[in-house]
Amino acid sequence: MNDTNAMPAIHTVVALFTIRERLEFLRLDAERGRLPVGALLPGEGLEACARRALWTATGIEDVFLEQLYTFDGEQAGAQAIVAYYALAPCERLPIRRPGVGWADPAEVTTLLAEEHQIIVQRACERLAGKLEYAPIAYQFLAERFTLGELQAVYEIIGRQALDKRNFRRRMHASAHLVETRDVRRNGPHRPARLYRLRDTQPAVAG
Amino acid sequence: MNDTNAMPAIHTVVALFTIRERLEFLRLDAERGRLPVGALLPGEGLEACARRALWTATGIEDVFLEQLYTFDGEQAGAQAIVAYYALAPCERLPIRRPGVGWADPAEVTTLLAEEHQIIVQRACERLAGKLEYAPIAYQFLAERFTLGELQAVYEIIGRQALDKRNFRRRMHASAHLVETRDVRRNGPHRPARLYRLRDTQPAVAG
DNA sequence: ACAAAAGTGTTTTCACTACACCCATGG
DNA sequence: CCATGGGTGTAGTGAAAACACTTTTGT
Repeated sequence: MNDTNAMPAIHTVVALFTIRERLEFLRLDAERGRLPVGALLPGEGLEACARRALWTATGIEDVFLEQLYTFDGEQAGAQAIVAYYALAPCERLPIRRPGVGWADPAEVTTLLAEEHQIIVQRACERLAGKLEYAPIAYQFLAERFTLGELQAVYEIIGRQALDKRNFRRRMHASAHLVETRDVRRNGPHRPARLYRLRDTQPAVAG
Repeated sequence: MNDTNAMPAIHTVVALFTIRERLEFLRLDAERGRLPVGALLPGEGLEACARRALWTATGIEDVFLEQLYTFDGEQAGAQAIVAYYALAPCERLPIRRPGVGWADPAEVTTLLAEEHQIIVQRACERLAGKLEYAPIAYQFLAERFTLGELQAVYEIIGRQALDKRNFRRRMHASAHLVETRDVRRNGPHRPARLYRLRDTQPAVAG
């Protein structure tokens, strides 16, 4: 795995995000802190490589995954680094491995190797931008969710508080929501109606 | 340049667009029709490789260039294909080479090898999308231009006619325009005021 | 009873649309 | 003088913003 013949490989890197109170990304403790990386195998697709990288590091499967950007690979000893971002609700992420944990994107400069900082930053920007026109917020929620939960996702990714009534009007108008018959009782307050995402294809890569 | 050791290389592909009456892309006659392709050299950056590919095929330099998407490279005999799109005003493109010409994006299916069709299509979509929030239209114009020319670019990329007065209001409000003192006399009608792009960085990759 | 989140309408504001005429020039 | 594209303002409409109270529950 070194100087056989110039730089041999393409790497994929994955920034996995979830929301637990705040937006967090998955970080490996190694060195200064790193994102999961995979080396492309012969015959392997890029996205498959990214999923494998994530699975190898964490055991996580079946997350929403989208290409972010492709970087020069010099400093990492590769020809190119294809970066992805992944989204998943925190309940689906049973991370109980040493050296794997969550971190705050605002602290990438102290928590992450330099080459990987830009990936987390750009992913956050992309997320905030896409929030407006693509149904990515639902990727952070379970199959059924309340409007309060959905609003929290929008507020956290968009980094600003939203008006509850305007938000609900907007969501109902968006035609992504399907109301279910059930409610969730969750504490000392009125139960919340549960919704699910209308089952058209949730997003298109690109 | 063949089977020494599995698939050795990363390729870059460039779809160069310009506007001459219509939106057109640069096409090489070879085979069914191809886009300029470059193989990444050791130590070379991806964007540099894309620029070199374009330069080698056409002699064109110094165009606006932005990454589009990275594809699996199997069918092209590469590990990955990093696609770029480039924009330039047609005056700056002195193409007088055999086997190099312009083509209509609407006819990619007949004019272009299958692997390259998707690149032109996605680039067109990205262009139409970015038009709304990024100052890419100016990349098709000379340094100084008229509002009529600018509107034509918007109409061609956005594929719809626009109201002249609303368009001008919108552009003036956008703060990208700087009015110059000069006008252009161009035919049997009133001369048109010339504008230039306000000199902040024109766009950010991503 | 009270604390805590769920749920609900109306008014205002602002950006976008539609729309028609005069201006300056070259031939 | 006429054909051609350059240039201008106003009224209407629809989407988003601002804003406060009642409902239902667990403790």
